[in-house]
Amino acid sequence: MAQRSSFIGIGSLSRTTGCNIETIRYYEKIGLMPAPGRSAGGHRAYDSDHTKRLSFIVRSRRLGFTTNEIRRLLSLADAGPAHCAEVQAVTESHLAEVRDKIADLRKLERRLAQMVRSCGAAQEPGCPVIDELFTAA
Amino acid sequence: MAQRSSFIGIGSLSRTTGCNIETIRYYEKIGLMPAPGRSAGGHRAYDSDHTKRLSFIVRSRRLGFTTNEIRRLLSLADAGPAHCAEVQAVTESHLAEVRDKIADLRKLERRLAQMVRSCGAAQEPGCPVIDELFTAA
DNA sequence: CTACAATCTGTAGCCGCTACAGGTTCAAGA
DNA sequence: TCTTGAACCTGTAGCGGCTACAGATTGTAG
Repeated sequence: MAQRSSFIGIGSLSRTTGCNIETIRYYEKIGLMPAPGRSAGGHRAYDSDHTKRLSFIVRSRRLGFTTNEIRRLLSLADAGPAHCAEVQAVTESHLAEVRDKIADLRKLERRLAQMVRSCGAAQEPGCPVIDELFTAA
Repeated sequence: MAQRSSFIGIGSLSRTTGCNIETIRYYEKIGLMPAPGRSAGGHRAYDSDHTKRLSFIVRSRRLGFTTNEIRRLLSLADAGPAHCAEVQAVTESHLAEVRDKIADLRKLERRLAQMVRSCGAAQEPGCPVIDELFTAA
């Protein structure tokens, strides 16, 4: 016979996935997680599919996918293995965004490092950082 | 004598600083910009000090400073040139944050690039990206 | 049966804006 | 002087991705 009860509460799910409770409920509210069954008293009762899905979501978030991208990935996953190319496309476009962000941040890094250096080299009246922010482009 | 009217409206200020109107009002609300004088009918009237200050804010935002950091920078600037060391500290700490963010994103980049590559090399049943998201850490 | 942990719903807040709606004022041309 | 239309006003709500309550109810071990 099937195990007596393979259902777990939200606290358990939170512990096994590393996703906190409020966030789990939030994912349900925005439709990323399916609404689970309920106990007699109304507590959420999750099964192993929920655990699997939430782990997927958590890992995807750690990779920086937005909830919409995850929605798309999940629907492709649900649709079967025939959609690998589309999954690849989503992943590549996310990778491109990450690379853009890195490029932007590197520009900032260079400019900030330059400003800090100008501070060290300052001897004259004003603060070179403040001056630059007030006047430069 | 002083110029007849060196005051400008919010639209003008928006154009000269590249900061949009709603954002200017928002900066006023959160106390980043001082409340300007008003025309008889209640329209905001800015002078060159406002322009200077808003330009400072805009440039700082482009460098990724948070509004709180900018608040700090502005108060140091207002306090005179004696606080250069503190300005440098704020800038360095922001630079450190930027570098952390870059490091995080580079990790993501590597992992995503690896996933995309695994896609190209796949021949077997499942989608390697989906599989990894479902099972790996 | 009691006590206390776990969970429930709902709402508000974070950041940095942006986007309205529905009103008033300003400035240039006729 | 009057009229139009652009500019401006206040106030509120929304974005994403959560987090943090308050105040009530349920589940469970001793």
